[in-house]
Amino acid sequence: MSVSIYDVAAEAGVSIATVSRILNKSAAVSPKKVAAVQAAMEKLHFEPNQFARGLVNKQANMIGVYMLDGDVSVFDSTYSIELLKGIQRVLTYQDKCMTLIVERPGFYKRAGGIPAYREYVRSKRIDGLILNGPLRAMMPPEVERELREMDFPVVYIGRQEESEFLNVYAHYVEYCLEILEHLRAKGHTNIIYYAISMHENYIRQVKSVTDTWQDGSRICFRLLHTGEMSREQYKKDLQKYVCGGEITAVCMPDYDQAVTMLGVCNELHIPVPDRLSMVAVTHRMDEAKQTYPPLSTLYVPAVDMGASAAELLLHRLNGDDIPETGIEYKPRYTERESVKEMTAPMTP
Amino acid sequence: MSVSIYDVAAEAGVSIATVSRILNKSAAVSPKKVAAVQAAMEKLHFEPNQFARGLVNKQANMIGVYMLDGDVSVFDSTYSIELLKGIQRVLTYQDKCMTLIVERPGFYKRAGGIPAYREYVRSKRIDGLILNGPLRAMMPPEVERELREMDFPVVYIGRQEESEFLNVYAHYVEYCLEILEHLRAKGHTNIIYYAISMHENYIRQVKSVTDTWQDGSRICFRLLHTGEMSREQYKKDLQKYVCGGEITAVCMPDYDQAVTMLGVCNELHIPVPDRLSMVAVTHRMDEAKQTYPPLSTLYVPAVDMGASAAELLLHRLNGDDIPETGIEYKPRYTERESVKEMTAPMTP
DNA sequence: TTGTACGCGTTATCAC
DNA sequence: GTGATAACGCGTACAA
Repeated sequence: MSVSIYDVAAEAGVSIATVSRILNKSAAVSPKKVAAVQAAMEKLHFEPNQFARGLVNKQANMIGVYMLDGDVSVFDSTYSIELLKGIQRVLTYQDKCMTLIVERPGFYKRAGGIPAYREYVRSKRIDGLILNGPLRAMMPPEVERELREMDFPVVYIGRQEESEFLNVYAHYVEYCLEILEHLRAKGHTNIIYYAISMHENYIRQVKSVTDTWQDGSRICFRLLHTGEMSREQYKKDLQKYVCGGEITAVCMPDYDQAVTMLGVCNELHIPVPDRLSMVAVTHRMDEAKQTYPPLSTLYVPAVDMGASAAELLLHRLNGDDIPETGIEYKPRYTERESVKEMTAPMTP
Repeated sequence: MSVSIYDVAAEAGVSIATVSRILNKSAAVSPKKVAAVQAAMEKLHFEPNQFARGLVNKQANMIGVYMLDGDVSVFDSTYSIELLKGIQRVLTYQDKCMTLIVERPGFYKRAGGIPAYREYVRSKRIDGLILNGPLRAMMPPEVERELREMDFPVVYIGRQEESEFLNVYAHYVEYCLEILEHLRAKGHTNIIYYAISMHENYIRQVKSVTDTWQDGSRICFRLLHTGEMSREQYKKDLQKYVCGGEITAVCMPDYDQAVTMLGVCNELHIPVPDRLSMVAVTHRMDEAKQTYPPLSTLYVPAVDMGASAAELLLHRLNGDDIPETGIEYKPRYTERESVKEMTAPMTP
């Protein structure tokens, strides 16, 4: 049924040690035997059994990627998807493969706070782990201790707060402020800033900074709870605040939401950018060029972050020197036509 | 270092056989020993080694999902992403996990046409396989023969043509025609139909049907090659055909492209649907409600297709009876505001 | 250069 | 109900 190293050895008329040596190039073997063994391997469709190999080598050639299915599915967020794309790209070029470990919502209640990846780690199914999400929620202290004791390779994607794993991150708070300052520089002082509810904590930090601004700016932060029909919310907000004459600019948390907002503007005959300027966060390079008008964006290079995370992990696995334990990515602001310079103060 | 069944047995003062029995509930064990062993397992953080287990059981609890990175990345296509979402959802609820096997473009030249999943199959890394993409390109005859000889569980997502794997599919050709017939019923006879280049073969089949229509319909099929700036193409097409007065309706291959097209319409002051009706294929439930105007869509339930594929595979693995070897999904057409009934023939 | 024999951590089949 | 012990397929020290 299943073909083993014994079958190959028998077919080629050598011992299993010789076959193994050829397989792993672990020692010199006479050319004739090499040829014979390779022929036998071809003929029998031999491929070393990964279980037997793993049992000896203690490595799975597999890395785990752990994410949370929260109010949004992992596959509903362009950020997560771009991360996965980057990770996948790097791993495909090495001969590692990746298993996606997705935690269902509310796991901390169900499983006593034990994240699903722990089983993978303990049972040696993965050699390393990439985490994305709220670190403290994803890793209770006891699990963290266990990982440290084993010296298990972990890369965390996100801002590292208490722990000291390898990590890759972009300063969310900083780039929120960057957007707002760009708008301020263009004379926009009344702004609505939409954010997804997951970022509530960050938004609080942003607000604590903008509250200190003394130029009369009024930034209205609005949290988007998924599942709600955001279009309806936008419509109400625009009717109230923009048609009311105060707001001159709006920030959207991603490309899809920006598109929706553009649609609402269109519906309400609010010209962009003449009556309302718009900026969006985006995770896919250049997608913002597809809209009309093309969107000014803050591009967060999630693909690159994912790729970096995977590279960092692979270096760690190879035992390479790792000069930097954390890599910061700076989002890039690109000015396009959706933002207008305010020359004179708006009068309703 | 690593804790094995021997350690647990020693700690609990029993033999490894007893530990194994408790682990797998494979025989009755006295309650006292059960308690002692469970305590020992807790204390030592024991988790059975998957390699040793797999070596004996010959199963990996892992299923492979194979896709092609063509001109578009797997993660750039909402169709693929929704498939993955569905597969993931099902597998997460069982205790199977999934590894994503992505083939880089041009593999058939590089590797002599041997798809990457073959190694996973031969080395017993996966118990089953889900395939999505052009079947003949993804599976040369020799590989197919090998899979059949092993009786390896495979589910193919897509229209099955020559082979007889389990499969899940939606008739692409049929639903193209469905869209066109909906438009025809509303009096649209001059239509541009955009499709992604991957679907070229299907489009040919669609065309061979529409060519037989005797009502003077003129359907212009345009292939979208990714990497091109589709927005520019749309702009030219609209200026030429719509402003020229012939075309009254347009079909878009997905939500993103529809959004782009809506932007172009907006830019060129072509009102939708008054001057141009629009229909889009979509893979995410309800996303088309977010645009303005809300899009009439043909919803292809890719999540459900992915979920079905995973379920089919799990049934196959469990040895359940499988009544139907193929499951057809029917896309659902939803009329929204982006299509207008043509009352009188357009006069330029 | 080559082959033998043992260990890796399980499960399963025996005797007891 | 329980405990030895033989597979499972591979890598490798050691002997030849």
